[in-house]
Amino acid sequence: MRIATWNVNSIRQRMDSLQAWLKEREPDMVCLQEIKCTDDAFPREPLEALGYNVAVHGQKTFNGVALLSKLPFDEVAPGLIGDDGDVQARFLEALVSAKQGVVRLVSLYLPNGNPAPGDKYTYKLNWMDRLIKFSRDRLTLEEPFVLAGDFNVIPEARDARRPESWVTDALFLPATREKFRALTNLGFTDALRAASDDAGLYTFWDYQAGAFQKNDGIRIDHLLLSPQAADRLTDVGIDRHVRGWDKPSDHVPVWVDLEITPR
DNA sequence: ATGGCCAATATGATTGGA
Repeated sequence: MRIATWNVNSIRQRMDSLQAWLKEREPDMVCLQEIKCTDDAFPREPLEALGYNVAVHGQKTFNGVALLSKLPFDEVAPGLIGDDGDVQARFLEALVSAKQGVVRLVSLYLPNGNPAPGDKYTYKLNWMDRLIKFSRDRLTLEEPFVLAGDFNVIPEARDARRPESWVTDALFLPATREKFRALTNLGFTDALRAASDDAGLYTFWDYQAGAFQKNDGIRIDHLLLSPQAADRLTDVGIDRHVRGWDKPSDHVPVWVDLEITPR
């Protein structure tokens, strides 16, 4: 089973690229972020025509997450626990049944948090605390569970081409990285780091200043695997070439192969 | 030279992104 995550930066602007990439990579499940549209405006039909079930948690203008799955959804649940007043669409959980049993998947868009300090950074740190609580609960289920998305966290200096330029940024501040470690220390495996310790592996390049051409990037899109998912990990990749396509998102897809038979 | 972009919005200046 192949599971991918991609911050598309507007689903409606990215449909040509998304369809081309789906045909090329053939993922079984896809986590999408920053769809930037309401549920009603999400272009379901062309994706269903490619064999995907579609679940959407959107909002007008900003944010918005979605899930695509070749397997039918047994359950879908929008929203992260811990703050009933949070109206930002950043979290969508789903359960599917594969041949070996259930697979739990989350598509998340963790808040950017800039400028820091400030209200937005406080929201980010609180959101991370809520994510830790959610994850601690779900990990007790001992299922193959994948927490995937745009975490807006640069975990370590080797995850940025120019770490010195990020030291006061909400994506790389010590408190941000500390909370990310608290999350992974619950027992998750960072799929990309299970396969490679190399520097220079990035998932985002700014649109400005020729960042992609200079490989001036950061690694902020992650797939975190529960122990039961990590046991089945066979391959992981970053589809860097997609950043060179026409009208690219500033993020590229990241994917894992798990030794789980879809059906 | 230390800059250069992109998306959405009752849409053409502002906000947010990272």
